Amino acid sequence: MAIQNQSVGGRPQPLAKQVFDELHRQILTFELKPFQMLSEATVSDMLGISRTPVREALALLAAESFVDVMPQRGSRVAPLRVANLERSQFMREALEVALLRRAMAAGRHEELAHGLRREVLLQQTFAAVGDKDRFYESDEAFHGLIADAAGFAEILPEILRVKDHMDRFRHLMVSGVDDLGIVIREHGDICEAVARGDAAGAEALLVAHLRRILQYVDEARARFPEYFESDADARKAVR
Amino acid sequence: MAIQNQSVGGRPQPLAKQVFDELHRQILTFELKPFQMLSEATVSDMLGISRTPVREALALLAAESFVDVMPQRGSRVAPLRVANLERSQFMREALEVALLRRAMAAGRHEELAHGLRREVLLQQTFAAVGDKDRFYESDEAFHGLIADAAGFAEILPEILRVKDHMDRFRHLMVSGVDDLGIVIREHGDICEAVARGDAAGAEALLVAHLRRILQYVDEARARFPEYFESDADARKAVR
DNA sequence: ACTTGACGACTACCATGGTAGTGTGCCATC
DNA sequence: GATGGCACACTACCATGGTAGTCGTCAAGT
Repeated sequence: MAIQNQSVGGRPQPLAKQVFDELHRQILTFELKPFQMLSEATVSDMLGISRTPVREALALLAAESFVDVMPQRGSRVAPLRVANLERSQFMREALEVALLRRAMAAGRHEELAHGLRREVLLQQTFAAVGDKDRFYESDEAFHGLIADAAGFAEILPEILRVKDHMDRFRHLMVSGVDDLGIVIREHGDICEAVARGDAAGAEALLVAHLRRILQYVDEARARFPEYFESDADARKAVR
Repeated sequence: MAIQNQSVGGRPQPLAKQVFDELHRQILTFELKPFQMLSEATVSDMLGISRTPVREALALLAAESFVDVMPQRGSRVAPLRVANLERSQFMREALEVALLRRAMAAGRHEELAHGLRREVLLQQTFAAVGDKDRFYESDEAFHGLIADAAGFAEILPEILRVKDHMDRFRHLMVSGVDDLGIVIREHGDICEAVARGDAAGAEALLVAHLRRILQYVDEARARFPEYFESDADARKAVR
């Protein structure tokens, strides 16, 4: 896993942060599967480091509900919880809609539309060559442009944090949720509404765009029931 | 400080959580002042425990921007940052407005208005007898009722978390921000708008209510400049 | 057959020692 | 008197040992 001696900007990253980032990534991509045990000892053995930074990373992951820490019983990758997804979706929608309104009220919609269109063009290219990673980067940039236009770029990290639970869910459904053609069309429609200064229309399109993921919940539960929390699990997880 | 052997529901609380809660409380109430050093060693000595749970608590506080951890240099109570306050305010407003819209769209505004009125009556009583703690409890309940009516009670903890930075700021200005008469009147106005089904009006009143705190930023900076971050501090805090 | 309870193998939790990195003040040098 | 370098104090960071709590197993007892 190569956890040792990673550095950023010449300065070595603390191990705890490296472990957090790596576990976070693996949980979101299902390299670590829901319910998989993550005891301090096993993780620290895997990574070849001591238990202390692992423990710290697990505590931080637990604070974001990606890990369940069960005192004296063990820690595990948190199962998917529909409630988490709905909360994440609601918060993201509320925040992004508020940003869009503010951006439109600021009255620079041509400028915003210009930037958005540029990003959509990039997305078409990335989709054409099948570069999903860059596509998602551009997707985040698309939404980030709205935050910029609203004059609230500082909020972007918070939105990304909120978005994590949705991203994790998205990784389950490699097709469907990720139909790049649909995403591009939705982005394009939002662009047009923004360009013609149609605040209400843009907002409605954005909401529809963000809510689309919820349509896949039932299918995901049917295809991967073992990844979702059951009532029995909920009982066992209480402290 | 009495950190040992606290328990909840018969089960002893982990020390790390006790430390987190206690430091969190003291930071929000300014018992711990901005820029005050909080090295692992000094805190653990104060509390009579070892450094490990203290370290864990500091890491969690740092994740919420209440503590600045400066590698190899020390940790300190984070100064007040206007950017934090504005972000907190923006997020809270976006979330609560979205909840109110949803609640009003659900079409049970009489029921909601009834609950809100009841809470306002309690607030008048608590204000009359000067019980600020219960007043703030009721204030949180007031906003919680809106979340309930929107069918999204699960979001309440997130809102409270977001609210923390505003609460900390509020503790600076014991009068003014906390003019209970004004708060009660604003709550009452919101009630009335909700009662007559005036969604737009209620929303505008709610926004005004939530934004009022921003009016005190300049005054706070003038009265307590030593609590706010200066440019020099920002430079020193980078990692 | 079913319950009970002791034992052992785990666990998270906490204490403590050691290490490398950073800032500060003293002191020699200019 | 100003300045550069060096030792020291202090820090966050990590490793490791010990402890109490929880679960599963299996034998003894009913």
